[in-house]
Order: sequence, then C-alpha cells, then structure tokens
Amino acid sequence: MPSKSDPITMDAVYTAPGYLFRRMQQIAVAIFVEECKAYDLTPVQYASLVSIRTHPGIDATRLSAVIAFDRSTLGSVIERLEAKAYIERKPSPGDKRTKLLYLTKSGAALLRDIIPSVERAQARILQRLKPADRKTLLALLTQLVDLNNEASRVPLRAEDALEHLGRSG
Amino acid sequence: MPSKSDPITMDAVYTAPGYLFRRMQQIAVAIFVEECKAYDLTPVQYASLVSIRTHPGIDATRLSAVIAFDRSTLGSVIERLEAKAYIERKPSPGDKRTKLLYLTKSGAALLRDIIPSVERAQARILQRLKPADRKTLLALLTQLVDLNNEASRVPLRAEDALEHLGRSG
DNA sequence: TCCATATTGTAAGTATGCTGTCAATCGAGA
DNA sequence: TCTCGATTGACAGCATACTTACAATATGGA
Repeated sequence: MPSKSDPITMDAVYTAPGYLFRRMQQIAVAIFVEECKAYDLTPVQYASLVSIRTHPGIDATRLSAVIAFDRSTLGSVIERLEAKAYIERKPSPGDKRTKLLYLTKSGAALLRDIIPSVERAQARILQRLKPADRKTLLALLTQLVDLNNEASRVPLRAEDALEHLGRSG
Repeated sequence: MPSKSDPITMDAVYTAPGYLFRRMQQIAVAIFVEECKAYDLTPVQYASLVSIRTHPGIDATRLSAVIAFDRSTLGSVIERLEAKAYIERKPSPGDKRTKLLYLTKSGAALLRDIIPSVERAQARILQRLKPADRKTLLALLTQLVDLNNEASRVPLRAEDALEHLGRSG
C-alpha cells in the first residue's frame, strides 16, 4: 500500500485492478473477433442475439437489463442487427411505445453456426493458465461481478426478462 | 463443458470469461469516475498523465506502447489533455514527424491531488472480496494479462519508453 | 376523468478502441 | 546520393459506453 508521499510510477498503473481489467477486456475482445471473424459479429451483438433467442418478444429496455448493457448504446446495436437481418422489430400490441424483438431464421442459423467459434474464443482467454487456476479465477471473477453489480451504471437484472410475458405481480 | 448440440443459454453468457471481463471493466470505470468526479479525468487520461510524468518528452507512438492503448485513439486523448492544459506538445528537434509530450505545472498539480481518489477507487474494486481472495485474483489477473500480452491488438511494450532518450544500442 | 409521474425509444454529445488510409518524414542500403 | 520501405501523426469510419434531454405514451391516484 503506497503512502501519500510516494510518487506514482508506471508500476502502480500496471498493478492496478482497473488497468488489468481494461487490458483483459481488450484481450478478450481481440480473441473473440479473431475466432469469429468469419461471421462479422461482435461480442455485444452475440450476447444480444442469445438473449433475444432466450426471450423472444423482449423489448429493448428489458434486453439492456438482461445483458447489463447501456440502454442508449443498445439502440444502435439493435439497429445494426436489424440491418444485417438477424432480428426483427415488431410493434407491441399492448404498448405503443415499445417494439418487440425476435430472431429471424437467418439470425437463428447464424447463432447455431457461430457457437463453436465463440466457445473456442472463451476457452482461449483462460487457456494459458493452469486448469486449477482457471477455475479459481473464474470463481473469483463471477463472485466479484456479482458483489459489485450495483456499482455499475447498468446493473444486471436477469429477472426483468420475465416481465414482458405479462405482469401478474 | 457444453457439447455441440447444447443450446446456448443466458447462463453460458453470464459465465463466459469475456462477458465477466466486460462487466468488471464497466464496474471499474464506473467506480473510478465516481471517486474522481471532482477532477474530470478518465482512467485513460490518468494513465497517460502518469506515463508522461514518468517519461517526459515521450512521443505519442511510444506512449501508446507503454500503456497499451491504441495509437489512433491516443491522438484524441492527447488532444483533450492538451485542451485542458495538463500537457504540452513540443516539436522534436531531431525528428520533424514527432511531437514530444510534457506535463504542465497544472498537470503535475492535478496528478498530485488526484492520487488519493485513484487509490480509493482501485481499493474499492476488490474491496468486497476477502483479503486473501484479493491477492489471489490480482496475482492470477496479472499473470493472465502478461501471458496474453501478444493476443491484444496493442501489446504492452514498457521498454519502448526508453528509446526516446537516444538509441545507444 | 384528469393530471402528475414514469417509462420507452431516440437523439445529441463525449470518450474510448479498433480498422483503414494518407502525406510527411526518416533511415538504410544500393 | 537516391530511392525504397518504415515510421509518425492525422484522419475517416465503425462500434461500444456513458450522459442528458425529449416527445410520445402509459399508469396510478386525486
């Protein structure tokens, strides 16, 4: 623990959790893009597609809560997925404000085909660690994300996905 | 390990290393910004300032290697730091292509003042873990970033910082 | 019913982070 | 010395990620 009078050096930057998480995010995205380059799909777009397949007819606001992405950002993500014809937006019968999201056949096919590449990418991220260390890191990471859920600007609300099925509560 | 025929569920997304690192990056940035909001400085701008203070007269390309940020992106970061008068760009006497970067008095003062907030932010990121787990996670994270250095689009090249002092060898 | 409040999608503005490309410049070898 | 290839900073373009704001719409309570 550095004292107040220590000059901050590059070493303090390199060992800061925030810096390390930034680097790992860069590395994880680079590996994902490399493994999936045949499909022209980003990690965010992939997560969105999986979520829409799991929750057909979800709206954009609920989708943002389910994958913990910013609501504003998600607008353009959805636009791009629609432009590539992987999803469809249909007006909600009950609420004129919302548009409901569905996978197209093309989107479902893409999702089926890309899975091996995505799994290869996820495996590669931790590959260079010893198997026991992989398990330890993944467990601590999962725990830390969960403990800090409320600290992020867009906390994960997985249960929100159920609401579009009709509010019985 | 899911088999080829398993449907991918949200759970597979939530437990993927790439997703977890993205979440932690979001969380770490949110905590940094919150702790440092009095200073109007982003994590990237902070790392740049520290690096320029450690290596006065460094050029933009070498700076990008030292903090592993993209060279194109760094251009606008430097612009913003210069607009806020935290750094100065001076033409290099030996090389008409490069501009050398220096902290201003104002930048040095800011760096001095902001350190407690930055340290508080970094501590907060891991705070909710048990002390032993913090050490374990940090060690594994450091190891993993190092092992995957070449996988990122902009590998860290800390030793590049020395080159601007004159090539003796 | 009417109205204050909330929600939804969208947009504008800022900041990373990456892909390219380009002109100016540099450096090394023929 | 001349020229070719590399380097440098700048720019354009795309994709996240956040902020605020806004209009349309919904909802709950007086």
